[in-house]
Amino acid sequence: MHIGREVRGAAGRGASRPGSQDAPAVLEQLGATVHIDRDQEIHRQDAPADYCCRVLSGCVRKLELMPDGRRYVSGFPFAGDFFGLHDRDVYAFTAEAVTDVVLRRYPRAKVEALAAREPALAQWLAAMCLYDLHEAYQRMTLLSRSTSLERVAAFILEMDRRMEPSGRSMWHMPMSRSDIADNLGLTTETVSRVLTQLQRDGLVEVRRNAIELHDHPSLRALAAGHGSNRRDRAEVYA
Amino acid sequence: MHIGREVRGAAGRGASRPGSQDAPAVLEQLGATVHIDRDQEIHRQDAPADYCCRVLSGCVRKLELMPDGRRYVSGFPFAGDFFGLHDRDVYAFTAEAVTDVVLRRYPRAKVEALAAREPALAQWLAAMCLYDLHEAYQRMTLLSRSTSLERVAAFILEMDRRMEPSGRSMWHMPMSRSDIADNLGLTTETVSRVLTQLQRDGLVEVRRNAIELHDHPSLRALAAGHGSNRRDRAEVYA
DNA sequence: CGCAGGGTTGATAGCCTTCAAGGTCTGTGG
DNA sequence: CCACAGACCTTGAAGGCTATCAACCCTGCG
Repeated sequence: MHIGREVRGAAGRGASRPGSQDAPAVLEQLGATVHIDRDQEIHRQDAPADYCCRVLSGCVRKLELMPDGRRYVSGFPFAGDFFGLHDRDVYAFTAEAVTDVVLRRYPRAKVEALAAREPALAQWLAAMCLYDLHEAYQRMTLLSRSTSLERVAAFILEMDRRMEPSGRSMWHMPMSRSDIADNLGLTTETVSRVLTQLQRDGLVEVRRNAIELHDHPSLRALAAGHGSNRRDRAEVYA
Repeated sequence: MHIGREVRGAAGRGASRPGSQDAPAVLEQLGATVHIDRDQEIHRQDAPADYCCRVLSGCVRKLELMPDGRRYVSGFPFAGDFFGLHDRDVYAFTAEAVTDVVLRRYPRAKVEALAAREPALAQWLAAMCLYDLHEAYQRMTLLSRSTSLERVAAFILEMDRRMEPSGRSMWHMPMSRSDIADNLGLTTETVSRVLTQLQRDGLVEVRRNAIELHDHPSLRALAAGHGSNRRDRAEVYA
């Protein structure tokens, strides 16, 4: 299934430009447009998985909770991104609006029924799924074997890729430090320290809710796992 | 897509009994049976992704390498498990035989072409993909937020579920400590220490390449994230 | 102006890694 | 059959990266 690339837009792996990846027309027939206010829940983990969704504008966070409150944020769907496909009858994760969000909501049962008759839709859904799977594998490697510096660098680059459509070098970062931390398996304090460090080293310029990249090559080297010997890492805590 | 459960066998989420989840007949037409010796490579990360595979017997490890040698093992396909579906033209991971392996190999291009014409096959593939995705999300939560004790307990329970078909309480664990460590984002030493600890506490009995579960409830509590306050964890290193 | 929530910075602690050594099992060859 | 080599596993000691605890700052808003 190499359809992922074409479906997700021309820029390759991370692209998710609004409009560049419309759902198939047959799917659109089933959709309803919904507005969600900032910080409101879209659906809850373990509730009946009645809908899947596509983001039209805004930013969503997908999160899983452990019984004692530990949190993991498995992703931030932006405009154009699809989420809510499951192999069970309940949602595997909670979805919440990070910003005010407009999304297109599709009844799952109808989508499945339609996909059984429409190969084009089935392929589109498979492409979405394979794309998510690929991202998941990358994230697992990052979570299991990367340092805080590498994680934050990878996060910044991923966001930068997805923000490209805006064309702005400094872009708005809607999620909080704690959302970022829960996405990277770190704490807010560590994320904050690493961002400060990256700024001190001239790789980025950080504002409360915005960031500008000044040194893509160094960031890429960090994210790829080069250039992160112990000396580098120690400096974060100097 | 709630087809995952039915396809993967009656025992629910982790079941992967040989024979209980045969591929659709249309897919089987494309298959060729291949034997791989222990520790041999099946396919390499970044090589052209020409085949996808289903394991008939034995155990495979899927692994990703970072440039400096850090390793992540993203899973252990057993008999009945399918792997090698990708959204790109190159393999995202290397696959190696943990034991002697017999597998059924399907040319990817032909599988894709066939899936476009055969909704049943497309659905089966989608179910595989969604199942993997669900496992991936669970693993990400584990990798980002669990202690070593919780990780090892979760690993043991997962293996136990997948070994159930054998009906034996003590079962063979084909992969090395280092494979386990690389799957859980730990080191071999930590895995070893935790296994010793679990044995001291009477939850399991550990042998070099086998394990027996003595206290499922406690293991489940650990894996779920209960009962792992700091005092418990500290004992591992006492 | 004051308050509340999020962000930053500092000090300390701890879980796991790293480095190191010893133990055990398996397979192979005499 | 037994001995040996090598890999794998276990155990110990010390160190480091990140978490935790705590205080302060900043910003937006009523």
